Amino acid sequence: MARPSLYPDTREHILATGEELIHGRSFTALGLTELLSEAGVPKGSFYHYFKSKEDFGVAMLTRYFSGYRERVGGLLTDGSVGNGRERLLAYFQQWLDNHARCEAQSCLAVKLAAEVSDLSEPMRVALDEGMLAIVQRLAACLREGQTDGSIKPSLPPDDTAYALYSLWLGAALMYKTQHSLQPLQAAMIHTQGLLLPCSAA
Amino acid sequence: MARPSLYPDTREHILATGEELIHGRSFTALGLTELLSEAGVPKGSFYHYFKSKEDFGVAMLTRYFSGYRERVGGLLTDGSVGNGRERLLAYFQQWLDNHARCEAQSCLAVKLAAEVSDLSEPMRVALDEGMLAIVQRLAACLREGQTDGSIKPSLPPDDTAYALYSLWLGAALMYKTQHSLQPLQAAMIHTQGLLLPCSAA
DNA sequence: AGAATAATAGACCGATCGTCTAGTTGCAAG
DNA sequence: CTTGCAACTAGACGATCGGTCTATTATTCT
Repeated sequence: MARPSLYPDTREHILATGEELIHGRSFTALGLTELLSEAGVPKGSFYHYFKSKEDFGVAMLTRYFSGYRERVGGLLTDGSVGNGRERLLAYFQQWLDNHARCEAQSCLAVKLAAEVSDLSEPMRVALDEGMLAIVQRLAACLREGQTDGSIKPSLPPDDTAYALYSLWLGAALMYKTQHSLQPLQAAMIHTQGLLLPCSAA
Repeated sequence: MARPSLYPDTREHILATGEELIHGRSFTALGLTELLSEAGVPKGSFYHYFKSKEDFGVAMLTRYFSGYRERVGGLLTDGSVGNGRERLLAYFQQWLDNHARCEAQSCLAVKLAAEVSDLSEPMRVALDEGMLAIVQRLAACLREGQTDGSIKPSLPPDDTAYALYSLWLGAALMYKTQHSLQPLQAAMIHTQGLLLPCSAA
């Protein structure tokens, strides 16, 4: 081919650096200069790999959700440990643990959704698709739980999946403003109550 | 005194304009030049009324939440129409209706929480206080509902208030990415299910 | 060896950012 | 009518923004 890359995969390295930095500032406030100096990549390279900052943003979101599905999607998949109910609870427990462990970390959906939806249509779509996939995974897991008898069949799976995901998105958002686990713990208590059999069919 | 103001209250006028504009862009992306030209206020005046953009941001948030409490807090207050359960449902129904009516409108908490929490500590605090006040109002309303018998007493009021508010925050966030009422409608269905008596004490 | 090309390098562009200071304006007291 | 002074404003400031451009470097294929 040609000249060797600075890194095994420079494009990937820029995206990873962006994902790290974005937790601390908004997408608009994340300057290319800062991003590239942090990544140790010259500016000329950026526009070799991305046609614009927006294009970079889309790629970062796509990459993030793809990685998220790999890391966390397995937890929810049928055939993994436990029944449907246990898998859902494990998923949300991990969500809580992530925040308890490291303060800065938060999911990109929470961090960027509000800003990016108004800023860039392509980025909005990338976000939407990524989030929708999670909701669908949750809905599937709810159905599996209803089949295996661990989740009461009266819950509408799709609406409940939306509600659960919304609940945890909002709790993560409040965690950011409050710097306290209380919203997330309340979400966990509520989730446990919802997924517990309630005698009502 | 001295020279008369351009508007009866120029500072207030700038804040109101900011609140309008912020729905369409992030706080970082909202430039002072744009804000002031939209408001019809000369640029030089800005630092007469605010000591910095951050100071303006804090004032905008404080003003917003103060107005929000006036407009919407009454709906939740004891002594208003209906029992506790009906008042809560009316509050969230209005939340849904607001989104159904006008696409652009969304609450400032949803729009700014993620961005501002990392950007500015004073703005984060303003946001936190405003949101906390709403959660406390919800919790009070839950307690009132438990007293008047319209809400089942097994629900922990504080955690449930957090969960309800998180749920609707998250649903509003997803509304922004999805451009669809589905998340909000799912939140409403879930809320109705939660506030319905369930025989389980 | 030489052509082709992928990637790096960073100076540079106009626009816009938030901020600041020097200045003008208009009313009130003398 | 003047002067004092606070309220307000005009516009410049340096920094930084996203983006472009030309040049150079290192590699592979012919």
